[in-house]
Amino acid sequence: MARAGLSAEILTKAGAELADQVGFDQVTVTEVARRFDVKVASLYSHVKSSQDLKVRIALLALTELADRAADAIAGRAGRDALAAFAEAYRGYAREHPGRYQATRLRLDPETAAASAAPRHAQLTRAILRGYHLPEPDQTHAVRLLGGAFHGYIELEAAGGFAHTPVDPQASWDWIVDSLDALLRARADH
Amino acid sequence: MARAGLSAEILTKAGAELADQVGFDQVTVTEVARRFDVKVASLYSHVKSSQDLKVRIALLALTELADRAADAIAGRAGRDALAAFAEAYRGYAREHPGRYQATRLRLDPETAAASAAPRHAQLTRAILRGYHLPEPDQTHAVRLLGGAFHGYIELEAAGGFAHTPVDPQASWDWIVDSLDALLRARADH
DNA sequence: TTAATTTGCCTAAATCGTTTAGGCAAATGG
DNA sequence: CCATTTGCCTAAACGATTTAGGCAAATTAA
Repeated sequence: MARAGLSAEILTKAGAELADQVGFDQVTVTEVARRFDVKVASLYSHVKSSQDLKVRIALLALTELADRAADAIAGRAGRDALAAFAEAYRGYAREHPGRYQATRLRLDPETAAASAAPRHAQLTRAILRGYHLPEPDQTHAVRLLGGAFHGYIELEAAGGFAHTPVDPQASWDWIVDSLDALLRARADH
Repeated sequence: MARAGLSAEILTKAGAELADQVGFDQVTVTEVARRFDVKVASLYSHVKSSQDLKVRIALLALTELADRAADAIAGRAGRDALAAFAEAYRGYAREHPGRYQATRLRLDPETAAASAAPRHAQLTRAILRGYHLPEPDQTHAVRLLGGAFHGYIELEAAGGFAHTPVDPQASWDWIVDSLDALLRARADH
C-alpha cells in the first residue's frame, strides 16, 4: 500500500485551503482525509486532534498575515504606512477568507504568546512611530487600529454593507483617512 | 409521562443561557435537551434543526442588543449619545458573551433583513444626526463606528489586550473620545 | 544485502451529536 | 366523553471524532 506522504505541515496547508473554500468552521479531519484519499485515522499520527489541526491553521494564517503586513509597511511611514497596512489586512481577508477567520480562533495564552500575534501588535506600533504618540496613548491607538480594521473586515465579510449603495472601498479609504487625521491630531495636542 | 412545556421561545432562551455559559459554538441541541431532562428528538418538534436553534438565538441577541442600545441613546445627543451607545454594546458583550457571539452568526440575506440588524444601523445613524455629516460620509461613519466598536470588543474578548498593562476601560474611553473628535472634525470640513 | 527498527497508514470499534420515522399518551374542544 | 391535535417518546441511521492494535513500507545498521 503506497504512502501518501502526509505530515503536520502538509495537512495544515490543506486545511487552510479547505478553510478558504468552505469556511474555517467547516474544516474537519474527515474532509482533509478525503482530499488525500486516506483513512481518517491516518491523520491522527500527524495531528493530535481536530482542534490541534485548527490551531495549526490559525498559527499559519497569523504568520502569513504578519509577513504580508510587514512587507506592506517596509519603507513607508505615516499615512502611507497606515494605508498599506490596512490594505494588507483587507487584501488577505479577501483572498483567504477561511484563513482570516482562522486568525480569530481563541488560542490559550501560551500558544498565543508563541504565535505571530505579538508581531501584529509590534507592526502596529511601528506605524505609530510616525505619529509620535506618548504612552499610554500609543497603546490606546494600537487597540483602536486593531479593532477598527478587524471589525470593518468582519462586518463586510458578514454582508453587513450589502443593503447600502455605498462602495465599501470608498468607506475604507475614508476611514483610513479619518484615522490618519485622528492620530495626527492626537500627536499635536 | 408529564410534559416539559417546551416551545421554540423557551428553547431559544435556554440556548442563549447555555451560550453565555459555554460559548455560542458549544451550543448543541443535545445539551439543551439534557437541561430540560428530555430526549433530544423531542426538540425537533419545536426547532427545525441545530442550525435553526442557533439562528433563533442570534435573532434574540440582535433584538436584545438593539433594545439596549435604543434605551441608552434615548434623550442623549452628540458625544453623550456616542458614549452611551458604545457602553451599551460593550456592556452587553461582557454580560452576555455567548449571545454577543451569536450576533455574528452569518444569516442569509432575507433573515438578516427581517432581523433587528437594520435597527442597529438606524440607531447608529440616529447618533450621527448630532454630527451633521452629509452623505456618503454618514454611511462611511456608520461603518467606522460599527467596525471599531465590534472589533474592539472582539479583540478584548479574545484576550488580545492581556499582555499590555494598560486598562482596557481607559483605552475604550480614549477611543470614544477620539471618534467623537473625528466626527466633529468631519462635520466642519 | 539483509536484519532490525521505526514510521505510516490501515481495520475495527467506541463515543457523541444530528436527524427522521413512527407510536402512544396527554391536552384540548366540540 | 369522544375525536383530534399536540408533545414527548423509542428506535435507528448517519457522520465526525478518537483510540487501540496491526501490518507493511521506509530507514538504518550490521
